[in-house]
Amino acid sequence: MNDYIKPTESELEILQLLWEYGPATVRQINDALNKKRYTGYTTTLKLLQIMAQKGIVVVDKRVRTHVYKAALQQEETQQRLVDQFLDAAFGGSAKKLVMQVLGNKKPSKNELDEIKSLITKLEGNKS
Amino acid sequence: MNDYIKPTESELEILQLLWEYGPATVRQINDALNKKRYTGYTTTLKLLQIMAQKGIVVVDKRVRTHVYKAALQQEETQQRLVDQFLDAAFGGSAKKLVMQVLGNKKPSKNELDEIKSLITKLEGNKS
DNA sequence: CTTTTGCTACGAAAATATTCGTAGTTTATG
DNA sequence: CATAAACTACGAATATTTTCGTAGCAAAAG
Repeated sequence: MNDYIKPTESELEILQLLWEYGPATVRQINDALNKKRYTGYTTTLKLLQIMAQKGIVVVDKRVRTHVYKAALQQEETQQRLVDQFLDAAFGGSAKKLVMQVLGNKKPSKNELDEIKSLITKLEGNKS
Repeated sequence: MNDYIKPTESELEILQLLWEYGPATVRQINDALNKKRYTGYTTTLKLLQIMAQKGIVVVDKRVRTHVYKAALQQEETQQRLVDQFLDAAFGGSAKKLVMQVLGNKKPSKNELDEIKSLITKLEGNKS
């Protein structure tokens, strides 16, 4: 029923910036992108225009220097992406993914504790 | 230095089948793919040929009906994919990814326990 | 032996995603 | 006012990925 929008990699890169820093102009986004690797200004502009058309971002045109902001919810979008990724790379096994990430990314003790207490809470609804 | 091979989505789909079921012929792979959605036989064949060229699979041509097998290690490949995905979708935060997955995929109690004990073990090396 | 079936090779079309140049405006600068 | 700087719009070139048709063999069936 719901036909989901799947951002491409480049689109996701921009989306993350918007989630993290809030609404921004093309210039700001392009500058941020350029910290990683060069991207032409008009390339970024075009991408944003396409994203606006797809409904991934909304654009405020009241001022000449347009301001773009994310139109997709961060959590919800990440959830969908994880689901897809889980299928694509781990055959759907959440456990494998989690253990792989924990084993290799070595989160801090605090983070591990947070995760552990989430698990305990989840188990509460099961025993 | 190491220039990694990044399988495309379709390639990954095939790779997973090979990891799960071991070496297989084009016919077998194509049949498996078709359980999800239709894919032409020659499409699958071509994909495998490309994958072989990229070094993602190796092909045994000694018999007329060629047999393909994964050339990439599952764990190692998944590790790289997770790293990339983490950056692309979660700004690199392993904790967020893990909590998101646990919260929404609801692993079984057994799985949760396994994860918890992994965490405990990891914390052992930190306190 | 002849026909049918199944398989590989491979070019190329189609679909998708990314990049960029150019034109036309508006705004700032001197 | 004239020129330069900063933007947007947008077509179109590139690059990448996916799909498929056709040709040519080999082997199985009749």
